[in-house]
Amino acid sequence: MAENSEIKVKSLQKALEILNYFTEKPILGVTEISEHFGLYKSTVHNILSTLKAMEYLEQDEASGKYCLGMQIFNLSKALGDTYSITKIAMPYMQEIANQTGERVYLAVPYREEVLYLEAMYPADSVELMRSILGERARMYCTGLGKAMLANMGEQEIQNYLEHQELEAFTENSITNKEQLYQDLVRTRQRGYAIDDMEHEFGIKCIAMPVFSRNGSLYAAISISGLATHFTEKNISEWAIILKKYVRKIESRL
Amino acid sequence: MAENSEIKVKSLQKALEILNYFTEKPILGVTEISEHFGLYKSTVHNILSTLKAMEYLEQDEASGKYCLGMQIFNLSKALGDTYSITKIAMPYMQEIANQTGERVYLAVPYREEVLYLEAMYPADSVELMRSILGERARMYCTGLGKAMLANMGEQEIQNYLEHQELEAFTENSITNKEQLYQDLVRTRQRGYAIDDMEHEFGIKCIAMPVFSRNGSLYAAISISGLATHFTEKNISEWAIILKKYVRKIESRL
DNA sequence: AATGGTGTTCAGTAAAAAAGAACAGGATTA
DNA sequence: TAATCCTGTTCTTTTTTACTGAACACCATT
Repeated sequence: MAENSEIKVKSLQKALEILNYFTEKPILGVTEISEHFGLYKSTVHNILSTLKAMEYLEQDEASGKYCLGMQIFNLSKALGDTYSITKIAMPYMQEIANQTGERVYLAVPYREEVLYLEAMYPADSVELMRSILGERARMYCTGLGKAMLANMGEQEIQNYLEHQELEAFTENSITNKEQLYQDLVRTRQRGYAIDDMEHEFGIKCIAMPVFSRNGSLYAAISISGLATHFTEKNISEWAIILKKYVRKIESRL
Repeated sequence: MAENSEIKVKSLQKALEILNYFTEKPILGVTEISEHFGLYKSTVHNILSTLKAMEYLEQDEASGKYCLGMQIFNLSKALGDTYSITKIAMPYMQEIANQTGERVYLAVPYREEVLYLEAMYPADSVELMRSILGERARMYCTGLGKAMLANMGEQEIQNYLEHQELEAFTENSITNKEQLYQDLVRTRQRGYAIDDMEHEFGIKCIAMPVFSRNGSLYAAISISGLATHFTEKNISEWAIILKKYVRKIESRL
């Protein structure tokens, strides 16, 4: 099968670019959009009208401005069902967060990157919880990524090492391929990955792979927090907690 | 401002209808889509290519089939930020679910309907959790809806009663407008709404409104479960639990 | 080696989207 | 109270482009 992804329907491209603009500004008007894209107001109006009729956008009756509509919900729901692990894992993640007092993250491997699905904070946390769904990170410098990488096939690992540039995010980032490989070997033996401030200075993390029924790598879950919280004692305790809930999640996949 | 929502860009309509079809079937091919819509394969191919280039779809390299892409994540994230209450409420909802052993729902009023945002089950629940985001229900026959309705302006309530047809979902559904109004008065006095198998037979529910900082109705949260679990004692206990966590949520909105 | 199934390509032609100005209505200002 | 300046919307002509329809390339099964 050929892998071609050209733009062949220009009016569609235009409409989607306009739709994408709503991810930056939630409320937009015809004039603002036409100025931003250098399009005629009538053109923009036609596109917005159609998007509205298809319920991809809604229009405020008073101001005439547009915002994202309900059909986006339906699409995201359909996409979310692909990652049903989120729904299964959430209550367990909350438990882990409560028991450890740290943040808990869920992510899946996606095109050699870490794709975050969900984050859970301790119940008493006063932090603002903004959605992490869709965020991405490198594999080699995050606990989640290393937990995934370590449990992929040897061929995939070699492939990754070959063409992944190991850029330093902090002074602790692993930038040497042999060193990274050794870390992955240890990660696999240990059963969980350790991110020792490799992605963000002052933040440590332990991460465990989640396997699907057939034994293949499916996701990873991490406990992440201030480096000072990561004592020897805590790490070993948390690893046990993590293992316990990962098992529960795996049994329901 | 005029309220017009005609289809004016037909190629866009076609593309969005195709995109919507992915909410029914997560994986689709050119042939299947062209047969379903009665379009030429080349037409479908052009649209799919463009959607793929814009990352609204992804293509499996092996099979050539298409599925929803990452850009949907970004859109849903932008839409989700509009309803940030979900993120705030989730850990509390989990707590309520754990403490009561019942399911907990979060919804907002949307165009005189109940728009579900999130559901939480007890941590030990073995039920499959499928996403409820985007589901809708009538206001007059659900606990959530009655909790909302009771706390809207008198004018809005009268308006609702005037043109909402009270269709019976179960034999307990309220189909009389005067009766519904009295129920709303009692709901407001009581501080929470009771759904006595009015939407689904055998399922009861108590629901409490969530107010925003300025005192206006913002959402509602409900505890829902088998009718047999809803003893006098449980209801009064659960109402206290609900109130406690609704207060916490309101303080963080 | 032949068949039936994909997804993809490419021509001409028919259809529709864009240009560009004019319109309608509300809000602000004189 | 009237003029101005914003909106979003409408309309017709022209130009663009998306659709038709068949042929192609590829893979898997027969």
